Amino acid sequence: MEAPGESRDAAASLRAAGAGPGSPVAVAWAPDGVGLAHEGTAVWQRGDGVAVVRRVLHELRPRLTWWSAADALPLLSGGVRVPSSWDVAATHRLVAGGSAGHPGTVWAAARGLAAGHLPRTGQLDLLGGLADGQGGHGHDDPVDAHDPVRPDGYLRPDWAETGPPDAVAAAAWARAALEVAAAHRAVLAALPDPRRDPPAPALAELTAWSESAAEVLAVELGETGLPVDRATALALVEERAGPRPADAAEAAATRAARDAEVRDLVRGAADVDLRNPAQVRDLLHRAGIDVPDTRSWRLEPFRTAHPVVDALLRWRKAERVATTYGYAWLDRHVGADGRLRGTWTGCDGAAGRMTASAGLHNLPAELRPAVAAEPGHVLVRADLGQVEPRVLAAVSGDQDLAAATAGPDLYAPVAGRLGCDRATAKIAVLAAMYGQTSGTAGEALAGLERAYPVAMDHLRAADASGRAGRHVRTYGGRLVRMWHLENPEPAAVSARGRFARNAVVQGAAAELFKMWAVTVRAALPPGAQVVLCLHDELLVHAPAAAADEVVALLHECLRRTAARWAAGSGVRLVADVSVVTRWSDAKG
DNA sequence: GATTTCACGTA
DNA sequence: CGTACGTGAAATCC
Repeated sequence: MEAPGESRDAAASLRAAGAGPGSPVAVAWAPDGVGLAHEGTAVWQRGDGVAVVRRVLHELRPRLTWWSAADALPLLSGGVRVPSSWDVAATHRLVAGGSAGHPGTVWAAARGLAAGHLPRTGQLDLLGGLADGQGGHGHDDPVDAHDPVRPDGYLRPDWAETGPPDAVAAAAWARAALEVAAAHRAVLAALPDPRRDPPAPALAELTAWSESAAEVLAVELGETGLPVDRATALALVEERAGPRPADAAEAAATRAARDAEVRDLVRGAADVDLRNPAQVRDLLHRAGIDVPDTRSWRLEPFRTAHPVVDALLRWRKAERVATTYGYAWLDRHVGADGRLRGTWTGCDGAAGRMTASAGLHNLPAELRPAVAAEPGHVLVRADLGQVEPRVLAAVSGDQDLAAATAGPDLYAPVAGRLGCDRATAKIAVLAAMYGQTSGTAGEALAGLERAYPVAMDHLRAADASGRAGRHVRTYGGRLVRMWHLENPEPAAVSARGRFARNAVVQGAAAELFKMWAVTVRAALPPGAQVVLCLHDELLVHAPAAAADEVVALLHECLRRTAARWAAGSGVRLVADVSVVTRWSDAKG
């Protein structure tokens, strides 16, 4: 491997090395410049790294590779249109499962090195030497100050922690990312394509591209934020939690008044701490209500038994807003520009859904009127209709279930086939996908087995795999790991079965959704941005004049995504799209 | 001070 | 009709 070379024109150097349209070029940033790599060639250039990459993109039209989508941030901030990219961390999560993404972990996994021996920062001197020239403590292997790999094969932890120290190191760092990407491609290429009629590229590779783009979208969502009408938000909070307290004493008084509405309904309950479940249970007991715990679904049937139950449940709702979604929450997460910002991940540790902090994914419906388009703009809200049963039809290859996706409502034809009503059919399908433990879907469930044996076998196979502790792979190739059970009690074994059964459906649905979302993102007109991803729902903030265009785009992007993702399955995927001013205006 | 339990919001 | 996630408060464990 050649040492990285300095370049005055990185684009020309990369072109000389064979880079061109669509070819992989890795990027790594350093404080003093940028490193770039194509195949075995690594170059570095000092100065404005963003300008260098902008020029490389313009002249070569390559596909970028990076250790993680955090490397997209300088480009996004610099207003550079980020093209399709390959995210080494995201692809690691796809091929290996889990939520890891640190370069050291990813490198070790790709090289087959034991994760238990991963070096940490500060240990480098024990294993061969330091970059600053302090000795090797008797070891024979000299450590190249610009080699990202240590003599023992692991990646140097100091660079992984803080990034390469300079542009020379960044070039080698970029080349190392390319090496991992090549290893991942080989793993993905060996996975079978589950589609009946697979067009190129193979589904697992397509998924890797999509997941990579989803990571960029996650970074972008964290920057963009969700538009919030602060006045409405404050009004909604005030209705539920009272006026904003001026000081701690006032806050305590408001709280005490709220507590009193519940305590006053039961004799001798003046000192009960309503935030303490054990004390609440005692209070209910004094009111003649005996419950094993105080969860709201358990208390619901007792709403009419004693007024304290209704008061308590209403208190809980108000308390939720006051503590979790109150003034402190608005102060912490809504910026001066009226954008609610949280931290996004492109995939969680389990089946691969996106996650978001700052309450973005669990905002109570009653606060949704506060999510509003800015002046001159609209919110285009779109969600995938009945996505999980449609996904089940696609991933299992069940032609009869696929036939049921032809219309807008999948459950009607299923009910016809089963000879039951629609509501029963819906419960049966959901019970099959999620592995019911209670309730009475019995007869309809047996009907499903007869009518759609291919889909039901697919679910049963996943369930059996989970019970046995064998990992499963989703349709797009994501490894979903099963955990070891010290003492495999039946309850734990069947919980693992339900987890696996759910993961193959939920995980595939997440892959489909992300592919749709990133296709939409790449096609949006100027001024329009994706502002929220919610598992099967997309929210786009767009100039009012572009509303119709965005609506058409959401449908068209789903058509294009389905043509690749569900090629040959005969499954129809549908989106419900509406143009609104406030999120709450859309039907849910 | 860190971890666990309970509770509850979203899909 | 089950899974997943993030959150806050109180209890629990050092």
